[in-house]
Amino acid sequence: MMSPIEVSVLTKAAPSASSASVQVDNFAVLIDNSKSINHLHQIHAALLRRGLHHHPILNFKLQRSYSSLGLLHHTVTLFHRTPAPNVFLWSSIINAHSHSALWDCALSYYAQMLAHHVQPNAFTLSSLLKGCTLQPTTVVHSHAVKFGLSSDLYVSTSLVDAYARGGDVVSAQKLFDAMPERSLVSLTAMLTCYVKHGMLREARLLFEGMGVKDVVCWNVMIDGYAQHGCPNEALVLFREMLGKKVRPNEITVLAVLSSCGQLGALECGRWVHSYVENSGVGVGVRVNLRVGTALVDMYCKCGSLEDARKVFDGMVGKDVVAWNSFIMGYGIHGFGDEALQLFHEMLRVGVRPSDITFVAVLTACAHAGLVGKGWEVFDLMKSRYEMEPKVEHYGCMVNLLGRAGRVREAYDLVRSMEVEPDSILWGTLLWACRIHNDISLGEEIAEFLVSNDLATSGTCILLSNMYAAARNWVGVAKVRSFMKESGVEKEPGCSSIEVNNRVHEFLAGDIRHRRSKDIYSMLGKMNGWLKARGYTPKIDLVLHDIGEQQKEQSLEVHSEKLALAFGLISTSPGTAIKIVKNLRVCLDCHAVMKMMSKISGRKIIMRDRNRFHHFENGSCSCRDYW
DNA sequence: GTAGGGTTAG
Repeated sequence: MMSPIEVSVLTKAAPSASSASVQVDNFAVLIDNSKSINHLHQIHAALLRRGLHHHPILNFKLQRSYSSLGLLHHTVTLFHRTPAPNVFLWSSIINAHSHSALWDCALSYYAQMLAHHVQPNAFTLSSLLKGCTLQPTTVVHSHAVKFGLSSDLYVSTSLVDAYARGGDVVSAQKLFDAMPERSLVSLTAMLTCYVKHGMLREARLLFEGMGVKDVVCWNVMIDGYAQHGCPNEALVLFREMLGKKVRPNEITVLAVLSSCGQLGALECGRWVHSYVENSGVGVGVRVNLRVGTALVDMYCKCGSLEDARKVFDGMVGKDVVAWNSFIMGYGIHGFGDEALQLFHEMLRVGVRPSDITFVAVLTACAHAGLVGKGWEVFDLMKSRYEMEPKVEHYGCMVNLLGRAGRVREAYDLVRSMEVEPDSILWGTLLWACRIHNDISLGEEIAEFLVSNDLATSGTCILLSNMYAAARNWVGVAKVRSFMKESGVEKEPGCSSIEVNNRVHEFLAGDIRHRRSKDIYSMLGKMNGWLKARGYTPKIDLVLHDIGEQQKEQSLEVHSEKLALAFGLISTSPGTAIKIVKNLRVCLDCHAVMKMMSKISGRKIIMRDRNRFHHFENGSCSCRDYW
């Protein structure tokens, strides 16, 4: 419905007694308030009837409104019909293209503007910088200096942002340090720069020094932690944000859910879920697709497929990302058939799979040992969807074949593929060699890795474990000295467990925990129970060249065992214990978890780097392959 | 009459 003023402005045939400037003002208001394309077309028609379309302000506003409604081509047409556009119109057309991610066009309009001898102002440059890569940024920077705009707050903020995006932290820092004044936005631009480059200490220092903090800078800091392997810090900061009464938005929620997923913090994830539903953040008519997908992912990673299913079934208009998360969820839990079923359902409803879909389906096949199905899907990817398999897809196939004991076949596949193998793929193949005791192939691969400078701590330790299992101590010593010489360090194993909404982290031999004494006393009891049932520690897994007794002790304090001991003393009898480990679970710990699930009568659900293990009554859902 | 910082599955 049109308002009375609109009716009068749009329908009056001739200007009334009111002055022309009042009419222009009225049109300006109408354009600014127009919310639909139709509406804007009506106003545009009225302007044409009155010959007002060349009025500089109305023409400008019309162009801006068309582009903000997504009709860039209308804006472009009007722009090209404007004789001698002024700096406002040039800035606006540049901004319109920047907003549509048409960076090259924006740059080309800028070049044309200069060719027409129109001098840019601060608005022009900040619009232009939005999408500049490093090379044009340096050029625009020099223009800013030339036109005396380099100390403008908006221009310098945009420059900091542009250098940061281009990866030139030094220039970004230099500009930032030289800024005569800084706004919240410029501080956030620098904060983003630090975070993007993993400089979390610098970021935190800057963040703490910021007097006023809005939701954007909280998001940058929280997401920074979430994306750089510090999900616990992200959650702590999120709680602090709530305490400061800053209202989170959808972006906050996405970062926090990702953190919960990484930590396997189910209680915390559930809390965020109910927060989402009660606060209306990220909720349209129902939970929106992105938040929904993040919830599905979180629930899968926290071990609750039931909750993931509930969210997934309630989502409308599921896209490929949503399907992928759930397929992957089933996969890492070892439910291959369910993952395949989901995949076929997705194809049936007409969603086109992406390359990540195939990673998810093949991962699921690998974890469930579905060799035939895996090959079918791998072929389908090439034949029906005409996708070239990437190294990740080959990695899945190697995992699949390796698990099935077809290590040589896996090796042949690697040698026949056209893409360059990466260290993850080599690690997968080595893992298969280790599981199936193919030492000669393992050595061959390891030598290749060492001579090509591809050896990582993971591959070195696998090889050392293989030698140790074969009682080849010379081999073990060789690997050990290689690691020492080349500075390859073992990534420390870390296990975490969520109790009472807090995540507790343990490293091997950790004594920092408040209840450390109780934990070690439980550990002692566990060892008594285990030994009474005939458990012998798998000491050949220990890398170090130390005495047998010390090897036993070093195994006993593995991080996952500490987490289990803490779980046993701090949760109610009969409840499931959920542990998350950053590396793959070690063979000895896996055996201990199996036995302890029987001894304690508890379900133990452990997520390692690779997949979920559900330990129950003495056995594991992975059927001893992982 | 105009502009700058945060967004996704392995």
